[in-house]
Amino acid sequence: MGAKHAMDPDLLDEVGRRLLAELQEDARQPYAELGRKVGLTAPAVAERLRRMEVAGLIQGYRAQVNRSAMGWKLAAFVRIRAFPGQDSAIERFAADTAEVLECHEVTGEDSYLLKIAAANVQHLDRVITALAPLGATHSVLVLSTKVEGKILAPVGA
Amino acid sequence: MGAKHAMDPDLLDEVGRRLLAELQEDARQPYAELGRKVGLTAPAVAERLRRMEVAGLIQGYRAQVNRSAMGWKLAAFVRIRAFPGQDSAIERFAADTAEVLECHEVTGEDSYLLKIAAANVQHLDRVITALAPLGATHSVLVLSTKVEGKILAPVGA
DNA sequence: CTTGAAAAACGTGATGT
DNA sequence: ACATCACGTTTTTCAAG
Repeated sequence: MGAKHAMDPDLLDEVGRRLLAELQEDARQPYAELGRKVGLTAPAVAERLRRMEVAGLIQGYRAQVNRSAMGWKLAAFVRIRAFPGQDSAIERFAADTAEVLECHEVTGEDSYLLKIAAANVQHLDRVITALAPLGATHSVLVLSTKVEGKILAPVGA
Repeated sequence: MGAKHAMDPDLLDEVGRRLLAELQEDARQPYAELGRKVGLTAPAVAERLRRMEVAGLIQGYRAQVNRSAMGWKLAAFVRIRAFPGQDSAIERFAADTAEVLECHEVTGEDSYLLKIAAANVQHLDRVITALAPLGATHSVLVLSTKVEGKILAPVGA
């Protein structure tokens, strides 16, 4: 429980932080180019990344896909106040439903906050309707996204 | 305006969809292995990916970094009802502040919904306090994240 | 548009500092 | 913990189907 991974602080020195920033911008750069940017050779970069992966600092390398181009034209946030005993049903729904992009348990009057994608308004309505039996929902549609996928810097950098 | 990219529908056939799914799970797989999974040779895979990139379907390849391991122990959602004339100030704040991970313009009484990361409660309080002059805020803390980074399937797949 | 083969570039392991 | 070198693999390019 708690601290799962050995937290080697040396991994987050100046070199480590610049590597993480570079990898968030482009995860497919050759090790040699990463090394050129941070002042290491390619094998040294590879070993640092390997250590960052086992430490759980790097969780994976993912392609970023354009939601709109794939047909998910709408995004929405739904907060839901679970009806008694429906919490686990909501979590299962979130895990099993392709339209649910994120599900967070939150403080306050609502139990969960869900980020949802849909092809159109009818589609979105279907998802929200499916949620209705599980709790009281409040939905807002995303009109435009101003910031998303920002590069994560180490705290206090 | 609107449709920026030539939307070649052939890119989202069965093979294209499986490639996108694979790349979302691991963006650093060799082309040959991707090809083995979808039934293409390595150069054919490379060519399809190149087309998907210029079509804007693939926006980039990003390392997924563990926020908690980097010191961002807390996450929160803040919805804010902008004071008159403060909308652009909020958007600038969101763009320039490292703690703001996402910023969406939304429907309803609130103007924006922000996803925020912080090292601790004091840190979070500083960010929310900085937002206070720009609008009326409602904040909820994330207690646990049940779903995040789900693989995006094509609509109706 | 896809395939197959060649050349160039890359990743990985061993060795030494 | 990093640099250097060597080897196997991968990416890339190009000619051809």
